[in-house]
This record gives sequence, C-alpha cells and structure tokens, in this order.
Amino acid sequence: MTATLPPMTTPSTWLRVVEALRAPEGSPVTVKGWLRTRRDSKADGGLSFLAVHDGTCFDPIQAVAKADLPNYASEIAHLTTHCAVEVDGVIAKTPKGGNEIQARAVRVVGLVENPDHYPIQPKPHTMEFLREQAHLRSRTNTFGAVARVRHCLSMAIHRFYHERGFFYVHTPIITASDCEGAGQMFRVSTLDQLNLPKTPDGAVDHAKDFFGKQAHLTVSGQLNVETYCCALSRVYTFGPTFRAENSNTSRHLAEFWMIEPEIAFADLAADATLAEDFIKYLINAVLTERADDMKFFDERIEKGLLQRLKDVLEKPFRRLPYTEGVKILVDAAKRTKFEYPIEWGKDLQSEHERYLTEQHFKQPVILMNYPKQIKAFYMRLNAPGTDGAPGDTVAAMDVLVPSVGEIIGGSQREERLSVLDQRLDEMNLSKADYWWYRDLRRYGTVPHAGFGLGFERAMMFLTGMQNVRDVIPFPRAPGQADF
RNA sequence: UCCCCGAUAGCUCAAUGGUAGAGCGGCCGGCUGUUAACCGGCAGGUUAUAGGUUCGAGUCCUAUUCGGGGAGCCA
Repeated sequence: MTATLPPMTTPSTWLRVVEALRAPEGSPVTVKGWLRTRRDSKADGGLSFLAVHDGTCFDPIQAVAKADLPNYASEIAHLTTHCAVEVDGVIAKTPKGGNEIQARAVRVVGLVENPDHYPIQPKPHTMEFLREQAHLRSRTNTFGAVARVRHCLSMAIHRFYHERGFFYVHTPIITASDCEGAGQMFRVSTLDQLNLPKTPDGAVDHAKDFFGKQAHLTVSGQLNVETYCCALSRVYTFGPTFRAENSNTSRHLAEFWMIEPEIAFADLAADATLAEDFIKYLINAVLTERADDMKFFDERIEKGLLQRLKDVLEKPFRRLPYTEGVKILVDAAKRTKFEYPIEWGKDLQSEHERYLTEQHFKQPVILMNYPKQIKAFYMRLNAPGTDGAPGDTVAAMDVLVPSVGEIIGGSQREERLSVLDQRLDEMNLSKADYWWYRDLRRYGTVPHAGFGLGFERAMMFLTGMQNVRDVIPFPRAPGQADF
C-alpha cells in the first residue's frame, strides 16, 4: 500500500458522508464508501441513484449518476449492494430537500463477486443469520448503529468518571491469585497439555508453569481496584472479563466488558447514587450524541425505546430493601403465578426481579441489603435488625431495569478486619490466599464501596437489542469462538 | 448443564408418506427523480449429517451436529 489517507481536517473535497449530508449546496465533494442500494431510472436520458454509506452516520448519501458518464453502461449500471466506490460531484438538493451528490465521476474500487450469493442483501435479515456472518454484519444498518452506539457509550463512560475525578486503573487480565471467587475461570498455561509435568505424587506440577503457579483470566477487577481505591480515593476499571460458565442464554457471554468503579469514604447509599447518576448519564449521552441511530432502534428494534429511556431519566430510581422486596413478592404470589417460591433468605429468581421492575414499579429498582448467606464474603455486614430483616444482611445492591433485569451488582466492602476474617472462615476461604486484600484493612482501612456494570447489558438496555451476542462485535460463548 | 422448539434455493418460508414451490434477492427486459419502487421473463436444490422403516421419505424412527427460546449461574 502506497496510498496514504489525507487528514480529514486539511482542505480537501473528500468528505465523510456525515459531512457531505450537511455540506452547502454547490460544494464540490468526493465521498468514498460502499453502495447500500442502486436504483435506475430512464428519466433525463437514463440515470442511477446510488445510496453510498461509509459508516460515519446512520444515513447514506444519494449520488445521482447519469448515463453520459463514460463508465455508466460498463460499470455503474451493474453495481450491486456493497460495491466500494469513490464518487466525485457537487452537492445538490433532492426534490424533498435533502442533500445529494450530482456525480461527475464514479470510480469502482471493489466489486462484489457473485452478487446472487452475497449474504447481505438489501432486505431484512434475521439476527440469527447475521450472527453467522459476523464478518459482514457490520455492514448492515443495525450493526453499524450498534457499533456507533457502543463507541459512544465507551467514551461516555470514561468521560463520566474523568469529570468526577476518578482515575482509570488498568487491572490485570491474567490473575494468579485464584481468589476472585465468582465463577468458573479460564486457565492460562504454557504447559504442554499432552505431556504435563507431574510432581512425585502424580499431580500436575504447576510450579513448572509460566507463572510458577496456576493462573487464570480475570473474572473481576474489583479486588485489584480496591487497592488503588484505598490510595487514590476514586477509581474505576473498564476492561474485558472472562467467565468459563456453561451459560447458554441471551444475556451471558464468556468474554464481556465490565465497568467497576470503587469509591473510598463511601457507604452503600453513596454507591447507589453513583450507579443511578451513571446510568442516567449514559442515557443522555446516547440520546444526544447518536440521535440518528437511536431513532432507528426506536423504529425498528424496540418500539417505544426512546420514551422508555426518557421515562428512566425523569424519576429517581426506586430504592428498596431486599426485605421489602420479598414482602411485595410474597404478596404478589397470591395473584401472580411464580415458577419458584419466594421467601426471605433466598436469592431472587429472574421472574421475581422482572416482576418488581417491569410490573410492580415499572421503573429501575435498586434492591439493597441482601441476606448474607447468598452474597460474597467481601460485602459489609449490616447491624442486626437493619430494615427489620429476620436475619443477618450485608450492604449489597442490585440495580434492576426493565427488559434486561440485573444490570449492576455492587456493595459496600467490609472494611473491618475482624469481621472480614470471620466471613472468610464461615465460607471456608483461606486467609493466607487473601493476604494482600486483608492488608488493606490492617493499614489505614476506610469504608469504601463499588459496583460492576455489565457493558453489554447496558448496551441491550440502551438499544433494545434482545440478544447480548448482537451488541458485541465478535461474541464468545460456549462452543462459539468463530471469527 | 436441564426443558422445549427448529434446520428445505443467497435470505424468509410453503409442500396429506406419492412430480420440491412462493416471496424477496440475483441476472435480462419494460416503466419510472427513484428512495422497502413497480411489471414481465430467466437462472438458482445432495431438503444439516449418518443410519433405519417403507414399493416409495423433505415428511415417520434413532443418533449426531448446529441454531433459537426458557431455566440455573451471573454482569
């Protein structure tokens, strides 16, 4: 490749489609992109309408190519969906008032071979089919919009925390601490799997492995980020996370992205406020920055999406003790048929969470203070009798939103070493394994709290997309790592 | 991992155990400042794979693979 891309900011007639759509009438322009559709007319001695898109915005721009162009009959009249072209011309107005390009030249850069078998046709496709064409689905309206919103959301996340004085901490992808708790992990090893080194007693000799011990891909950056929280006060991580669970649902991935803020000198209420502000900030960001894509999602993916999001912005999230939530569900069980029984001390099932956020409150709900036996060791033990609960609770919260369910899980962390040790003992976890985590409680411990937001679940919530595999470019799930 | 459903043309789907079809897309032509265009014609098939039942299987049976929905786990 010898050709270089001129910077878009230097004087040039090469405009991105998003710019060409706003350029003044009469401007000379060049656009470079791919054909969405071609329509022909015999009017004015013959002409073709070429809808050209380059991914810079939802709408393509229409180029009008007349039959007197030298390559009209030989090339232009045969262009099909997703042929790559460069169009030189002048900005003009369509009869309806929008911008179009009166083409002076149409250069064919790349043709589509076998157009009758090209998978992406100018017609509705099912999500299932496009999932099998992950290398081509980025060219569709839907996945172009998903990609742009995903980018917008990523930037908004960093902006939200940066504006509030948080520091972005790069927590490790590979972890050898083996004490992260949550879920099955992917092993990271350089040992020859067909010829594993053994110890004298026949076990695999992990000391011979790359890190001198067992290592895995991270399932959470939380424990690591807590160390920086207890030094920089407000921090967050935003990176990939891996779970080797055999989950086959529309809401789970083996590789997904998670945002985990952690705040010092803070309790659960402050954590909940941060979570609510965060979600509302993200809604505002996509509504204002990607209005074109959000309009498409509202019209074609989920009718009423924009209204649903605006409703979320208007009201404060409903904060509710777990104990209260159970009372509502026990009462509801008299009229609504739940598949699983509900009682205090049990974790809520998906159907219960959906009932609270979709039927009872019809808005996001923050459930707080869960029974300690269903939550992790690091969550702070509440004073006995908090919320009138019949048993011990911890300062945990789940944020539930309509149509997605649990989108955030968080807690105030146990900062008291003696209580933490007691919890480790209760759950048969080794204090030695957690030595550095315990050190944070020995040297200048402070109340702190944080949460994890599933990035792809936020995408589903914001776009109305129904399957998590369609809001990430290349989904990884059990038995699925193509592309 | 468990339960349920499915796999037929490039795509979306039809086809009582008896000649494998339509719409869209593609190609050719007609019409048209078109924009989910419209009209006519043509091409396009190892019915997921492997067995079995039957005179005869896209259809019935078994296994496998892949996909979807739900559940569990969670974000």
